[in-house]
Amino acid sequence: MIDVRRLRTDLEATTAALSRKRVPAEDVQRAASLDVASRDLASQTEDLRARIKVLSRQVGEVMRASGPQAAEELREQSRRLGEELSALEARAAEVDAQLRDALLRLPNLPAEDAPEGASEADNVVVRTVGFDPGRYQPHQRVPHWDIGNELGILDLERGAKIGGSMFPLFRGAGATLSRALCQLALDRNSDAFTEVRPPSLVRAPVLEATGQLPKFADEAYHIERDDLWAVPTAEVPLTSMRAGEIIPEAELPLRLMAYTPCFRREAGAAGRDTRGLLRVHEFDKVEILSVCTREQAPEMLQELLARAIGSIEALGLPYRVLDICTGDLGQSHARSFDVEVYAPGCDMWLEVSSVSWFSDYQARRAGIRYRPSGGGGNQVCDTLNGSALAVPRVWAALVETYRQEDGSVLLPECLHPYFRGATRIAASVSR
RNA sequence: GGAGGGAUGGCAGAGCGGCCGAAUGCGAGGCUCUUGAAAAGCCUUGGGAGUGCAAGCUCCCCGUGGGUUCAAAUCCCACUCCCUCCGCCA
Repeated sequence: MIDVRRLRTDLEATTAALSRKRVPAEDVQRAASLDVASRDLASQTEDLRARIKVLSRQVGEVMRASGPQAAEELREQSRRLGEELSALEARAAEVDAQLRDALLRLPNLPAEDAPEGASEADNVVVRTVGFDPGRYQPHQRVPHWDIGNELGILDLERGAKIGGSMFPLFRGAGATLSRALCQLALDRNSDAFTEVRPPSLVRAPVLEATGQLPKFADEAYHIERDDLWAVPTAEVPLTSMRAGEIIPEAELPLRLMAYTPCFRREAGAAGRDTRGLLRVHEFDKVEILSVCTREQAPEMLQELLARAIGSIEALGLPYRVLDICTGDLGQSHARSFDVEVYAPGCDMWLEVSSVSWFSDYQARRAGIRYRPSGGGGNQVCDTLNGSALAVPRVWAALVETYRQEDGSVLLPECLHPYFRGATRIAASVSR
C-alpha cells in the first residue's frame, strides 16, 4: 500500500498521480478522511488510557498505605473511564478497519516516467527484435494445438478430462520440453539468484502482501477446508519470504528465483484467448525477484528485464518489449515492461514475461524493511520481479517457430542438454 | 490424528497482578587507558504511532486475537507456530 503519510502531506499530488491510473479522486479523499478520523480517535484513546494508568498507580499506592476501602472511590473513577475507553476503542477499531481496507484497495502510484495511457492499446512498443513477418513458411503457420495433437505432445482433451478445460496435459517430448524450459531458466540465472522451492499453497496474508487480496480474490483458487490459497505466481511466496523482517542494508539487493506451478482462475477473462495454451488455469513458471533499496531499484529493473529477454533470445524467438502505460499498469505496479514473443502459427504476440517495479507498495504491505548502513531510521524496501520464463506460451511459440516441413519440431541448441541427446521432436507412436 | 512441553529484546535467559519496555549474561557499537592490540573500565544498543522547529512529551507492542481486573509479560479462553513421544504415510 502507499504510505498513509502521503495523504496528509501530499494529498493533491497523490490524487493527481493516482488519477493517472484512473483512480477516482473520491477514493483517495475517502482514505484521507478516514485517516484524519483515525488519528483523532487515537489521540483521544491515548489520553484516556494515560489517565487510567495514573489512576491505577494511585489505587495501588492508596491500597498499600490505607487498605482497600480507602481506594474505593479511585477505583470507581477509573472504572468509569474504562467504560468510556472501551466505547471509544470500539469506534476507533471500526474506523481503523475501514481505513485499512480503503488503503489496501488504493493502487500504487505509477512511476513518473511510465507512459500515459488509458488501456493496453496505449502501451508503447519499446523495441522489436528478430521479427520479420515475410520470413515465415507455410509449415510454420500451424497453430500449436494442431502441432501438439499431430506429434502427440499436447493432449488438451485428456487434460480437460482430468482437470477440466484450460488444464493442459503435456506428454512425451512435450512434457520434457515443459520441464526443460524451466530448467533452462533456472540454470541461466543461477549465477546471481538463489533458488527457492516455496510452498504452492499459502495463507491469506501472503496474498494480501503482493496485492492479490482483498481486491482480486476471484482470480485465485481457494481451498476452503484449510483456508489456503493456490499461488498464481512464485512472486507471492517469494515476496513474503522476508515479510516482517528488518534486513541489514549490506544484504541488499536480495536476488531470488523459484520454479513453481501457477494457478489462475481467469474469472475475468472467460472466453478470451482460450484456444490451446494461450490461457490456462495451471502452468509452470520460473520467477526472478529482488528486494532492494530505492536507489538500487532502477538498475535492478533493467537487470531483470535483460534476464527475461536473455532466455527468449537464447531460444531464438522473435520478441518485442512493451512499456506498460498508466491505464494498464496493475494495482501494485509502479512500472512494468512486458516481453511478448511472436507465435507464427496463431499469428499473435504472446505475453511471456512481465517485469515490474513495485516501489515500496508490496514491501509496506509485507513489512519488509532494511536497516541503513549509515544509521538512521529503518526504511521500507523496494521489490521487483519478472518471469524468467513462463512455460505454456513459450512452448507454443517455440513449436510453431521451429516446425519443419515434415511436421517435426527442431529444438534450439540451448535445449539439447535437457533432451537426452535428442535434437528434434518427431511424432510419437504411442497415443 | 492422539498425548505432553514451549513461545519474552540480535542471541541466551529471569520475571510474587502494581515505576517491567522488562533483570542478568553474551554479542554489537562508541569512548577512556595503550606505541598498537588484548585486557579492563565507562557509556550506548528493540520495533512502531502521535505531537512539536527542536530538546522533548504521550501512547502501543513480551507469538496472534479476545476476556477478567482500578491495573496484565504475569490470571482465563481461542488460534498460530515450534519441540518431544505415539499412530499413519510418500
